[in-house]
Amino acid sequence: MGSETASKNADPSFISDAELRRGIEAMFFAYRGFTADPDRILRKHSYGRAHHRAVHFIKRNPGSTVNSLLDVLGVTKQALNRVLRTLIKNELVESRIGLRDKRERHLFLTKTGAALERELSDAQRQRIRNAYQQAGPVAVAGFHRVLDAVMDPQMRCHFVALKDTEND
Amino acid sequence: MGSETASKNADPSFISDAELRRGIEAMFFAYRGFTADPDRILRKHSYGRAHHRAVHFIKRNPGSTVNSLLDVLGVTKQALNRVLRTLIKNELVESRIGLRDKRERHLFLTKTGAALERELSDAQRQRIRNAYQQAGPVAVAGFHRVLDAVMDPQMRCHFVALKDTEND
DNA sequence: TTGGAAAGTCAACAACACTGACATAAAATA
DNA sequence: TATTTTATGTCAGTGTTGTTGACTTTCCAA
Repeated sequence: MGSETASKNADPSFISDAELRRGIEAMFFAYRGFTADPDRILRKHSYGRAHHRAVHFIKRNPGSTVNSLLDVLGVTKQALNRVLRTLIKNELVESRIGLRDKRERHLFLTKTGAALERELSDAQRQRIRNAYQQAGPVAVAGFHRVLDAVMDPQMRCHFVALKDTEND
Repeated sequence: MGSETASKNADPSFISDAELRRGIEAMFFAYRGFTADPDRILRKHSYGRAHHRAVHFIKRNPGSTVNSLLDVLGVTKQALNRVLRTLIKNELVESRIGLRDKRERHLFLTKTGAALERELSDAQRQRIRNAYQQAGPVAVAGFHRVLDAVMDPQMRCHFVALKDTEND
């Protein structure tokens, strides 16, 4: 790549705009692929991405309150409520009044809800699994390092709250 | 940490569901960060993400036709047309009738359009630049390997068609 | 000349986000 | 106890972005 000038190459931390643009477009196209399989499944069931996200995080953290879900998803309560109302009405999600604090509603997946979540995450995991296998473990580590740095710090706290009991 | 069984660890290509879920959530949170800065700028100008995408790809490929933009963006012509109409009306984009084929419209950014594009991409590049510097070049290479594998093949052709010679 | 591709337009609709206002119940606190 | 705050839910209105379907105009090419 002889397109870089000597002065630019002199700085080892220099990152060209072209490289950054490549990264930006990679994110754009990859995110489309990332959501493509779940989107297809959701259409079958007449749900949308918002339902997927709700179901995903309820599965990850069963019994979480509406407020904590709100924090993770980063939407307004009205937006989340519309989605939750449908999921509860269709008996995919169960809302239990808190024992300690009766204002809180604790959210759980029903059997049906868990089945949909599995269908969605199976498809999405399959794509990521293939990508990880193609790219290899070193690339996966790098992938995580970059995505971690791209996140907003507040999002990162939700993210690192993940169970790390797995080994990389 | 010890959560994997001996049989699982025996297969070097094994990837745990927990690790895949980590990747899925990393994509979700990172994409939110990725779009956060442009979204803020777009709000100031009363535009949306769709305008950003149109302006981005017109900047990347000046003179591209509506159809080629349609391919890259993966939306319907009606959805793109609504956005383009606004951009043309507000004189951010110029639509020139094709010389060879007069049905085609070739799209260019005006001075104002280029200014908005620069404002948007400067912000987005800054975030990616920071992330790249934090993560380091090896991580960046891995990041690209994984994103490449996550994309749909059709998207990948748009992506690899990038000019790597440019540096501004 | 006729078929079909490229582009644009109109209408209707849906998903998903937002704001603002308001209601209810329960916890926390003054 | 009285008041405030918190958690949740709901209603109404609005905006962006996407979709289908139907239709027109323009114009290249067989």
